[in-house]
Amino acid sequence: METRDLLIREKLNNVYSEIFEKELIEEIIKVCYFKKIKSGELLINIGDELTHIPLLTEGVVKIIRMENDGDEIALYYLEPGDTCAISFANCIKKERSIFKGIVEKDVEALFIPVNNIDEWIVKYKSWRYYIIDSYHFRLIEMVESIDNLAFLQMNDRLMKYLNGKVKMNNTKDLEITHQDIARDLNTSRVVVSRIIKQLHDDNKIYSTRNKVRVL
DNA sequence: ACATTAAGTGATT
DNA sequence: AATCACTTAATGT
Repeated sequence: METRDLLIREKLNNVYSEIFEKELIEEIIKVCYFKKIKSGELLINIGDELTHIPLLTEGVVKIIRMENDGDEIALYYLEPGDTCAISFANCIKKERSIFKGIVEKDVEALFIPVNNIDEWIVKYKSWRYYIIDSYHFRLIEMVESIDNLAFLQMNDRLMKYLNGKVKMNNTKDLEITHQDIARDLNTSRVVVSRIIKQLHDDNKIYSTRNKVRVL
């Protein structure tokens, strides 16, 4: 059990030592469980009941909103230091998730049981602020998404999407298909292909099968 | 060599 | 910007 504590303590200190007070960190170590999740796996699906909340220490999760008939759109991404803020309300009110979360880059996370989430909001200032900040940040990202959706043309949306990927992956070489992009932006593959070709010709990107390099 | 999957294209709405 | 109906190119087995 010692090694478990050490591992979790290290993971926490890497990302959360500045955010949480000491006593809270100790409590987290006591109640959380640590889990790795591989890229491509589902972290949470629409309709799932939430029993735990993940604090990411590694990797990226893509949060998607989905319509029944398969229509979907990528809303935002969770990175180390982030948590799925929206799930707090669900958690506390024992409702089901309205989003889908897919692991984009291998994830390591500490899972906190629902009960503690509630309790700590009263008990720890740092936790309270963390939750509020999370909400705030997600709201901003959501508004950004809406802005993009409402005001930008497809080619600008696509370019923003690619730039976002570059930032997250720390590389300008992306491994992605036109179909994948189309799915995230909720458009058709043909439209993406045409825009990609145009961006390629304008020397904004360099693209080959399964690959896009942002220039 | 053949099948599968990704990407390109013209015409139409 | 979306959809259809192809064609062409890249790839896996």
